[in-house]
Amino acid sequence: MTAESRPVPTVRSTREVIIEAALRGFGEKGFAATSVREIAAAAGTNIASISYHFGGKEGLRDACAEHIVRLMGDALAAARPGEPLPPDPLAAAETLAGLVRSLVRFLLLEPQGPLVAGFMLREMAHPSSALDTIYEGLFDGVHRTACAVWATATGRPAESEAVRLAVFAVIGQILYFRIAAPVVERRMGWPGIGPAEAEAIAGTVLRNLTLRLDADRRDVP
Amino acid sequence: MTAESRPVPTVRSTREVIIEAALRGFGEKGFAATSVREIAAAAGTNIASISYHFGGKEGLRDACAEHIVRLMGDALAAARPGEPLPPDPLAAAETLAGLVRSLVRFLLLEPQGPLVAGFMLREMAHPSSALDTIYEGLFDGVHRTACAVWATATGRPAESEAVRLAVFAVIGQILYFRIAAPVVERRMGWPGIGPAEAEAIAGTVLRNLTLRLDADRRDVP
DNA sequence: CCGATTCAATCAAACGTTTGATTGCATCAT
DNA sequence: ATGATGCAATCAAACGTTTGATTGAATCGG
Repeated sequence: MTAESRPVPTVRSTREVIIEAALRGFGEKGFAATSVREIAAAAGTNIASISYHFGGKEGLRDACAEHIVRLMGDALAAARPGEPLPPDPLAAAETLAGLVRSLVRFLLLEPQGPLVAGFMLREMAHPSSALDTIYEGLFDGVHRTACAVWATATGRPAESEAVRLAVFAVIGQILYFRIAAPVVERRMGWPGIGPAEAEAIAGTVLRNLTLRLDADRRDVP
Repeated sequence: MTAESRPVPTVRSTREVIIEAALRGFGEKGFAATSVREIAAAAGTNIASISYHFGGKEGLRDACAEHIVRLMGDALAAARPGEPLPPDPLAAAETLAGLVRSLVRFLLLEPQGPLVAGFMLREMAHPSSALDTIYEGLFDGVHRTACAVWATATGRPAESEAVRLAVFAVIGQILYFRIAAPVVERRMGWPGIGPAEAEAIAGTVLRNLTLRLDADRRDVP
């Protein structure tokens, strides 16, 4: 037996395992509907571990928020524009399209996508301190960047009301397709959301985006 | 296993008061986070009334779903096209715009809007029998009608994948603006969502809709 | 050995539901 | 008319269960 070195990635700390189990519970069923006993059992540890590591159930929720910021930040990192921002409208439009594609891929195809979306939407509907973490650590930055790129793509002021709302509308479409997946699948006759279905959804969102960018660029500001 | 019968329509029945109190709780904080004691207290009645009238907490959730179907059905009734459907692309586009305006008004301006949106989104994220009620009693019909009108507006087949997804995308934008209101308000610097803010949101959604309809009509099918 | 973790056991509080009694009306037979 | 009967509705109280949190001992790794 060749002695392989300790598979570090496989050895996850109890902390990590608990966070992942918690995100699964919170994302699928919600914070109140998921008990610490469930989480501890799913993580293969004792319920006291949660108080020990996170100070309580609420602390665990905050840790989940930080975990989400890390997860989604990584998922979007490749698609986020570096400095300087894309110089011309065409490059800017393509950058935005890349962001949309990354977001669709993460939310609709990654196994953690629905959990992250569920957690975030529930936080938005009933904010706690975890929402601040997500907003300040992720959402605000992504939205501001997208607005700046949108400005290059259309020639409109990045922080204008119309641009900020237009970016929200794009994000909203994607998040909605994930959250409302049960209804979408039912109406579409889909057995679930796989690569083909995600492609179709991305197609609709991207078409809406492209049409809006072109029109905003053409019309008089 | 009891209480499928209707206990007589009085002027201000306890039943009604309980349903409204429950929708407030479920819509704001979620099903699990809202106790029957809270609901009973808010409705000014005894906790046993809930088991008596609805057979339990889950029965009350189903009753809330029926209530929502009624509420939203009424809100959309005026904007839904009669028979025959609008004959030409322009009239059809205007019908869709009217539906969007009605939905925005209801979800963003009516006091029950956020509650209904919260309830529906939570059901979509974690379906129960209440989702079936909403889907079959409201969503399916509205979506099919919108697809048919979209077909007239663009000349594309009503039940094609692209049309169905496009209609979902429009609905998604509106629902998202309501659900994510705390985040939207924060980023927009809004103190809340009143008529002026709703108008701005409707403007963005309607612009996306109009651009998509025009393009779909012009492009080769 | 010792600090860092994990554990079984336990706690008070809150949970949804059930119970038995009571009320206010109708609908009776007389 | 009247007292008796049935029924829908509401109530306070208690049910057994589950909740999040805490304790002190056991275990582990360096």
